[in-house]
Amino acid sequence: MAARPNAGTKGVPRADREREILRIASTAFGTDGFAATGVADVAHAAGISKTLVYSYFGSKEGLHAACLAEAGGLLATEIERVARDGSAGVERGVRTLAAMFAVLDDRRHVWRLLRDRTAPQDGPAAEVVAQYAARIEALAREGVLELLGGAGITDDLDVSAMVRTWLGIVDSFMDWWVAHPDQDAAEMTQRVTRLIAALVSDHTRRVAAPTPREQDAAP
Amino acid sequence: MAARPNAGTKGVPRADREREILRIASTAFGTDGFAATGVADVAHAAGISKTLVYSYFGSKEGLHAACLAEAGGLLATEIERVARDGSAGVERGVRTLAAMFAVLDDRRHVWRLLRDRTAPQDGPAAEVVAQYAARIEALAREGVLELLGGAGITDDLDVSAMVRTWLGIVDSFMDWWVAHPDQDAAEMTQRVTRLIAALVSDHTRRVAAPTPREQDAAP
DNA sequence: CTGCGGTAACTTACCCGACGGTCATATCGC
DNA sequence: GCGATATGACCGTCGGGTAAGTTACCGCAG
Repeated sequence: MAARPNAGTKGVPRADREREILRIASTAFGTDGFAATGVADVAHAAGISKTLVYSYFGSKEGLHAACLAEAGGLLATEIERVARDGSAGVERGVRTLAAMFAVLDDRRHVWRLLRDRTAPQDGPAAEVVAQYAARIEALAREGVLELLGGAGITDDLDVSAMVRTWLGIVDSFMDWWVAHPDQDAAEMTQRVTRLIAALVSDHTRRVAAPTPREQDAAP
Repeated sequence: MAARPNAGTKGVPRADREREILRIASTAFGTDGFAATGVADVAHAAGISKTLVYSYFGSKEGLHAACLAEAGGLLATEIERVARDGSAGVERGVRTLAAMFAVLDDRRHVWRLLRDRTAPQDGPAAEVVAQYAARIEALAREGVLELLGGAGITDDLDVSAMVRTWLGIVDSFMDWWVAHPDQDAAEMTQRVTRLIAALVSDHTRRVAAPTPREQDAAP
């Protein structure tokens, strides 16, 4: 459709076209994962030839790195902003989620870009993502330390497990949001606030250690 | 080593060999994901040829389906057992986690088998996994309904988001466990109990809705 | 016991489609 | 005409899947 063969689409400035490719590639990488996304697919979706993508970004990894740099900068900046506003504990978590919903309302797939297990574990792109992931995780750790410190927990392993869990909670809400496109950022914020409040004040029972009998299960 | 060329390893009964292949394949699928796992890799790890794997399981999907059937049966059975013991709310969640730690102590990768996004979304194997995933999710929903019901929340979307979140929490603990092989099931159970107790009784502040200013962020 | 054919287990060597990546060529603005 | 921009056609590799051949075991006739 767009792009009759060799029409010479020079009218479109290169920078704009790069941004569009980046947007499409981010969506694809974030939706299907790095491994399952083909450069040809991205090019086709952008109405452009595969070769042109390579001339812009050098390689599949280069394209991926560009997407990650954009996504990582966006998210890390925003999370750092919330970190400075002085909230703490569970409230800080909710505020962080709210900020991310606001920023990602029209690019919900972006969160998954930084947490894609199919992405290569080394190479230049991996270093980019590792850097941003480290920043984000450091902020998460900060929040978790406050939260657990209030409960008298300072053990390193406890903290690292809780950080992992917090990131998993964010993952889950993002996944749910992607699966419910009609929900806007404000609705999500309210929902998350409501749910976390309900979780924090469990009305059912006290938490008790499970019976030791739980250990000898397994048929 | 084993298997000098065409040594005729008939001494090993077929059923045992199938079980061994299944064990190795489960580890591989659970660790690297369906897409990133090659049949040749599995065969090599089992000390046999790729063709033999095909003669046993028909296809890569067939092998995958066999792994999933085993894993799904194990997990669904165990979760259902806990569901019948009468606990509720957060306590039921902790008990479920404890049971899963006990069952999966020496096969920690198995949980990820059922939650692999790189697995094909249709085909016979997908139906197997969908069935078990549905059973597990139904039980999770049951628990979430109790928990949220106690807080006066019955909205369907709230429930579905909370189910997703709970599964994400399980994912996170399992991931952390895989990354910390020295931790045994009993230690994990204690840790999870401690962490969830800390989360549920937040000592820092009340949860409050974030300021509306949070909405107009994004540089 | 020995030789022999049948069969099940197993492997080597190959096919083929998909995908990352490259090159010669064609078009457009100036 | 020239340089920048863009492309269709092509290559190498990798991985799922298959065909044909090889080995080992078993029952049995002599």
